[in-house]
Amino acid sequence: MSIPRLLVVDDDPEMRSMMTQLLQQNGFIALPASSEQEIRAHLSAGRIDLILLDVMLGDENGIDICARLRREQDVPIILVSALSADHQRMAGYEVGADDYIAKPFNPQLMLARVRAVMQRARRSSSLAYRRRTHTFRFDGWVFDGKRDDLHSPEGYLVALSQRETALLKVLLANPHIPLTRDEIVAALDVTGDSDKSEAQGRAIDMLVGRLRSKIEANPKDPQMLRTERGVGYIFAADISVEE
Amino acid sequence: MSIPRLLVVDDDPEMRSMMTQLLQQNGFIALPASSEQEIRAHLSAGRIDLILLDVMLGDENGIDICARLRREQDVPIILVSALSADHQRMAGYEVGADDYIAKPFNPQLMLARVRAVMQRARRSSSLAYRRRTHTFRFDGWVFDGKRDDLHSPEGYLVALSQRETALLKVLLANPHIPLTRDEIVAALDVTGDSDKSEAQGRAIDMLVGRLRSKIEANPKDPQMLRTERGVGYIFAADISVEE
DNA sequence: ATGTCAACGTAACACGCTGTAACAGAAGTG
DNA sequence: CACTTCTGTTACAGCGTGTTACGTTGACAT
Repeated sequence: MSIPRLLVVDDDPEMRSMMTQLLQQNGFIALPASSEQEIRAHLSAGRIDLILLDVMLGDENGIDICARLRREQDVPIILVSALSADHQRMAGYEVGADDYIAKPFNPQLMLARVRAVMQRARRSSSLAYRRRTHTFRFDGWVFDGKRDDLHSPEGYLVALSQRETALLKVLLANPHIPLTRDEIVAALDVTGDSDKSEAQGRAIDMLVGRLRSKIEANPKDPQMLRTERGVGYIFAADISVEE
Repeated sequence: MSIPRLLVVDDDPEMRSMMTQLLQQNGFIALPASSEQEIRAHLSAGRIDLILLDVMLGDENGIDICARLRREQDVPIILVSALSADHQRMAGYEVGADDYIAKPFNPQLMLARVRAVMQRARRSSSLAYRRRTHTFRFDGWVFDGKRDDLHSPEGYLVALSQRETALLKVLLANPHIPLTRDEIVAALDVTGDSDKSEAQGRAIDMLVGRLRSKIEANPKDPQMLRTERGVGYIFAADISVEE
């Protein structure tokens, strides 16, 4: 892993240089900035591992900037502010900040919190965010998310119905996570009408059974699409994703 | 996405129930625990999304527990403590905690910080959620944690029910440690309803009996799954773990 | 030893959950 | 329209799991 590159955003030059110096002395690369425009320039120019963002930036507002950035990017953000009241902190967390540090702060503690957030981000980002149109492989099967069929380990092409395909996508997007019938219904329901979740009956069970009969070597003893008695279903195969 | 499952670890029953209630009322599943042993039982039995860990736990120490857990697992951990001095906070971050909340805390702010840590962790894919599925060997038996069966010393394949598998995992995670029925119930409990521990009756005894009948050469005189009269059960076989 | 009593093992039972065959609409296709 | 395919419903059988009841075991006091 290369040296972490941090963005220090503060409109007070003295504070800015104090923080960048502190970070540089502790093994980070610290890039100064003082406006949203500069932040965006840095983000598009090169890799940024974490942003230390002051809340009060003259005529700009760190909270709003954070909210906007979060909508577009996954970059870790730590808000820094002299506003330390609980409701102000909560506003920060609400717009997706990873931490909120009150000024004045203990430099060593700030470093520790920076490291903590980066550690968590690094562990998390090790796998790319999973989209449903990618190609999935599991247990010899190949599933191209764009098509309503999949390739068996033996090379046959197995046709799936529309609804079976949708179920498979839900399962592949939530591997190793037990899904209740309600959750599956909600995920399959494109309209958002949650009212009809009552009228589902045993439809999900049937759907699961039919998918099993197509992809399980022995549908009586399913290895991938398993039942969690009293809960729902869980996809228990190792999955790799491409593209 | 299924409901987040949190572990609330505190030795003060009042604080513990306050926190679990608060979390439950806000859409989380909160499982109470009060010792490292209980934490490990929960971790081995089911998915845990985040641990709220008190630092002062009677004779145990949350910092040490956090350090040990971090070495083995990737589960997000938030330390909670009345010790709020900077050097104490830093000790927490140093052992890999994701956040450090001082007691007393603002409930809403705590919720916000829990959400922030989980959000960051959740961008990860299944990796964080994937159960540890080691292969265990004991007394000639081979148990692949991914499957609901195990290989006998003679080479037969013995099928286990899901609940029997869960019990076996709890036992294997706590070898040579006597487990009370309550502890086993807590470890097996997936719902988070800690109230119904009363209504368990003799279910655990039956479960143990059924597992014995499958894996003990002479179920009348169990060698591995032994009874600790007046206490509970203890797994007394030598275990080796792989992978 | 012997009696007492609580803890434990387990057979028998009850109940709810799940798998699936059979059927019935619904929706497309010619 | 006839025909096929997909999808949800119903009914029933089988299985997993908790409860009860009763016999047995073990600890302890006398």
